[in-house]
Amino acid sequence: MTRRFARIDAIRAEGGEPYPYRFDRTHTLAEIRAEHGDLEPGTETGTHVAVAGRVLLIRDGGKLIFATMRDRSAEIQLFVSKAVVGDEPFGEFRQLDLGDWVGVHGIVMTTRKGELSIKVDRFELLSKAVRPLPDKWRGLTDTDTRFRQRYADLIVNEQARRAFQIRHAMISSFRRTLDSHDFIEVETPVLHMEAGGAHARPFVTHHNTLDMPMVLRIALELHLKRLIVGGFERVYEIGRVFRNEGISTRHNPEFTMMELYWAFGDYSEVMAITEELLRNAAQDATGSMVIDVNGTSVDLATPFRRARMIDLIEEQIGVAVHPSMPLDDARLLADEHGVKVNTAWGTGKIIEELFEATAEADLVQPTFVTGHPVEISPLARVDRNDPFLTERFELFVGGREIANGYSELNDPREQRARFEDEQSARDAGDDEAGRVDEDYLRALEYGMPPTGGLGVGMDRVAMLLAGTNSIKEVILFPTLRPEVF
RNA sequence: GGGCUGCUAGCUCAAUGGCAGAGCAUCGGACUUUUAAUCCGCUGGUUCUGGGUUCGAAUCCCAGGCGGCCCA
Repeated sequence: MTRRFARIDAIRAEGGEPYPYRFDRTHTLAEIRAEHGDLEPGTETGTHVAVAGRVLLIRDGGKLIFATMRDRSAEIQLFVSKAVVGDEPFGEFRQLDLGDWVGVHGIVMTTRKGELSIKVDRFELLSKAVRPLPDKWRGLTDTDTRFRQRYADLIVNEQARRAFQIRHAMISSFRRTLDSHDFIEVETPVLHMEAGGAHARPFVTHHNTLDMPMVLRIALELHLKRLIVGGFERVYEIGRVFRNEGISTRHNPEFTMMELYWAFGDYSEVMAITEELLRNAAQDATGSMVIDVNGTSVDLATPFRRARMIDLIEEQIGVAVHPSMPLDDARLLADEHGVKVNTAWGTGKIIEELFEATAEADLVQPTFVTGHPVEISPLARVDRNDPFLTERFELFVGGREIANGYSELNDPREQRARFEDEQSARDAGDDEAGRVDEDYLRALEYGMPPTGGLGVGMDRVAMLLAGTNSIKEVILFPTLRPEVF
């Protein structure tokens, strides 16, 4: 770096500017490729262009230099001839370092070998890179460095750039699909008085002027359903939620949820739109509805399987389970299958744990798991055919939970009773359990129409479409321990 | 939280307990059609940190830091 700083001083001493204010380009590199991609080898066009990008490779041939430049759209080769640019500028080009940003003027041409190039007649340094790039061939593989220095990762790793393009295309696709169904997008508070809508520990913060504790939201649900009460009918939000839990390949403390609420429908409409959202997203982000999940081909165009949680467990363990069964029987089954039971758990919670232990990992092909026990679903409506179950589903793909939805509970008195059960669990020591949200109950008392709701873990979908097993690969700046400098 | 595992030059990686090395990058030189250009030459180290064992530690032991994988 010392040498490069010295180079900056030298440029300034000669009256140059290593960090100029702007550069006006005429084309992106992709535009040049689109317009001239089919030139015969050895062609020189009369097309004069101005392009800008980062220099990634330099092949110095004495009086002729080839350099590879990249902008956000594509890469192109620069053809820099001493005879064309002149002796002094040629010498300056030679002083460029890998990583420098340059703007060049020249004509579009192809070399004898047919490589599309810009024959440079003028160039200017746009920004001097003083820190060397990682290895030009092997790149940057150390995961710690890749996530801490995402900028360097994005410079050298095509796969990293691709993952975030897929993520962008997926989110954009979700918005298009929802727009086509006349949903409106809203933004609700991130700072909450109470953490509700999910079973999780919140981040706690403090508002100075009001001198009171606040929490970061753990879900979007309760505010969006207030809007259904308000008459919005179809509403969604794509937003960051925060859960004060462990960090793993599948969990980041802050992650992105999409939640939608659809009045006059129930969980069947919501399952249908879940399939549609995923199909469109796969098509828009990857160009195909067939995705690869750890070597297994998954065709999202095939209607997703639907199966009740209790039936999936029975398939695995050969014994029928139901939330109405005696608690001791449920505990015995849990013990047989290596599930450690907390004494505060009821049968419903044990069934969920049994499901996770025995059935979840096998759900590689898209599967809507339905009929969650009431105990673990405080905001979902009871199944119209079984009072112990709810009209709820979770979508699993590749053994991972992707989405969660249900027919929304809209009876204010039943909701109050469910909240009170949560509060009891909380008082009994479950610090992930919710509390009674009086304002939400007041909203329900004004009347919420029959409604279906959905929550999608957007990072999980991005992982699926990008073909990665770590959530850090689809979050630009994942949460890490502080670096020691 | 537990088990396993990794941390060596800017990057990617070597090195039976016995002189800390290679490739790329950097630096100097040659080259007007290269494609990770090629060729010649030179630099570059708190081996994550702190202890310990040893005549001698990148290597073995202990503690800590930061990752990864698996499990909870």
